[in-house]
Amino acid sequence: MLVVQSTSVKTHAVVAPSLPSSGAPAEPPALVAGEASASGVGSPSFSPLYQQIKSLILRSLQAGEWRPGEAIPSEIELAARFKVSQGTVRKAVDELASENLLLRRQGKGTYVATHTEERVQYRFLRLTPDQPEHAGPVQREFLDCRRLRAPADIARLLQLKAGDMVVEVRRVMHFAGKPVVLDDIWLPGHLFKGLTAERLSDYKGPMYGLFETEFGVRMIRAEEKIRAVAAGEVEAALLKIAVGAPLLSVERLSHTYDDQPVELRRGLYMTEFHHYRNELN
Amino acid sequence: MLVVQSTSVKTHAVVAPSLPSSGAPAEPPALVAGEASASGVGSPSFSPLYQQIKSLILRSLQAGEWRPGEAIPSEIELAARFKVSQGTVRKAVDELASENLLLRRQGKGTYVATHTEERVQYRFLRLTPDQPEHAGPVQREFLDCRRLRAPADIARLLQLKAGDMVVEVRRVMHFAGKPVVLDDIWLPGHLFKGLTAERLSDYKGPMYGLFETEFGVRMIRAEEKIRAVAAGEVEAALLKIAVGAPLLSVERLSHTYDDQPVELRRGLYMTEFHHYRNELN
DNA sequence: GAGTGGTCTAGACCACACT
DNA sequence: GTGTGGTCTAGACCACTCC
Repeated sequence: MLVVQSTSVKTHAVVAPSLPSSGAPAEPPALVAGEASASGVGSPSFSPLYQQIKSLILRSLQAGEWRPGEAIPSEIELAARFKVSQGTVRKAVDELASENLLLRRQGKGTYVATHTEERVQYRFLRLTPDQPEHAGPVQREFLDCRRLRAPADIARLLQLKAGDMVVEVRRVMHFAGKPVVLDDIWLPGHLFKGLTAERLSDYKGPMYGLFETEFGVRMIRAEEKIRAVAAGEVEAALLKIAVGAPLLSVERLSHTYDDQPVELRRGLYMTEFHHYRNELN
Repeated sequence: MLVVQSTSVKTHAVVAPSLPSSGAPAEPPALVAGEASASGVGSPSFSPLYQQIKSLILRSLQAGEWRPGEAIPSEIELAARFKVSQGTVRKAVDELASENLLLRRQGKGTYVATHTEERVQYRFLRLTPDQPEHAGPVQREFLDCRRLRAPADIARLLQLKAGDMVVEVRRVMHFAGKPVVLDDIWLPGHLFKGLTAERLSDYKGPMYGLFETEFGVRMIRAEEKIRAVAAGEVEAALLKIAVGAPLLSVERLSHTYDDQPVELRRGLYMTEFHHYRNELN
C-alpha cells in the first residue's frame, strides 16, 4: 500500500538504544521498497509518504466513505490505519484543508467540506455589491431546465462524447429584488438523472448544495474566463436593461475530484451596482 | 523577544533522563512568560511561537535586511538566531513561502521573492490570449507621467491626506502589436520621487520590477474590482475600437507589507481576443 | 562531500470543545 | 475529564545543488 522508494529506513532507536524497557521500539511501518511503476534506479518517481496518505484520504472522500459535513476519523486513528506517524497524517490533512476539501475545527475534529454551510456560501460567487445597501436577499428564478444532446462545444469542454445527453438550465438571480445575473448551465446528463426545474425551485440555498446532497456531485475547483460583452435582445429583456449595455461574461468550468469537469456555466453579470472581486497574491 | 504565554515549559529531557552523557540537554530557549500586551490572565492573546518568528522575518524583509532575489539565512541559522527549533522556523518560512513572499529552492536555499523573475512575471496580470496565436510579445507605451495633488477619491483609497502629491501614469499595453490594455495608475508621491516617463520607458520588463529595484517598493498583495463598461471617446481612440464597445474595467489596489496601499490602478481591457482568467478554490 | 531544504518519527504539552 | 486538533522540540535520514 504505502510505498517508500529508498532502501534503508531506520527508526531513531538506532542512536538511542538505552531507552526504557518498553519492549521493541515499535516495528517500522509496513514499508515497501521501490515500486511506484517501472524502472529500477534510485528514485525514479519519488513521492513522499504524506502525499500517498493524501491520495488515500482523497480516495475515501471520492468513494463517499465520509459524507459532506461529517467528521473524518481523528488524526490518531488515521495514523494507526495507515501505519504512519501522526505528523505525517497531519501534513496530508493540512494540505487537503488548504485546498478546501476538509475543514479543521480545533477541539472537535476534521470535517468534510460542504457547500451547504452558511459561511462558505459565496465561495464561488464573486459578485459583490458596491455598497452594502445593494446587498439584500438573494433570489433564484429558474426559467428553464431541459435535457438535450450536447452541442459540440459544450461536449468538448465537459469531456463528453458528441451526442451525449446534457441538462441545460437557465436561471436569473435577483439581488434585493433586481435581476443581476443570468446563468446558462450545462451538466452531464448521466450524473444528474431526475433534475427538474421544480426540484431546483424547491431547494433553498445554493445550487451546489443541491448537487452535493441530491446527486452526490461535489464541486471542488473551478476556472473562470471573464470578458466584457454587449447585451443581446434576449439577455437585455431578462435582465431588464438596454440592448447593447455592457455585461460581464463569466464562463465557468467546475471540476470534481480528479479534476473531472462536471459543470459548464455561462453567466452574464450586470455590474452597474455590483462588481466581481478578486484577490491577487 | 520571543513570547510564550504558558507557564510551564519542559524539554522532553524530563522523560528521557538516561540519555548519553552529552552534558545538559541544551537549555530551553530563552522564553519569556506572558507579555504580549496588557491583561494578566491565562492566555489573553495567545500567539504561537512560529507566528512570532514569522513576524520577525517579515520585519527583516520590510527593513531590507535581505534584498529581493537574495537568499535569506538557512533554516539552521535562523533557528540559532531566534533560539527556536528548526521545525518552528520551517513552519514560519513555509507560511511566508505560501504567501509568495519567499521562494524555497531545495538544495539551494530560501530566497526573497521578486517581480523581476521571468517565471513570476504575470502573477498580477491575469489577461490571457484566447488562442496561443494572439500571444506575441508585450509592448508598453507610456503616454503620460505627471505629479499632481491627489483627487479626493484617489487619496482616500491610497490612504493619503487630501492634497498629498501623487504620480499619475497613463500607459497602453500592446499584445502582438495591438493595443489591448489602457492603464491609469496612481502612486504616492513621497514613495516615488524622481519617477518619470523616460525612466518608465527605458526600463525593460514589468513595472513592478522597476518599483522594486529603483524605489524599494514591493507589491505583495492586491485586490481587484472588475466590471463591464462601455468605451468612451478617449479610451476608444487609444485602444482603436468603437465608442461604446464593451470593455473590462479592472480597479486594482496593491499593497506592500503591513497591508499598506501603495498603488491604485484603473485598467480597461479589450477582451475580444483575450480574457481575464481566474481560479476558484 | 558539504550544505540546503524536505520528509518522517516520537513524544510532550497546550488550546479548545463537549460532557 | 477526555478527546480533538495545534504547537514545539530533537533527531535521523533523504533529495537536490554545487564545488
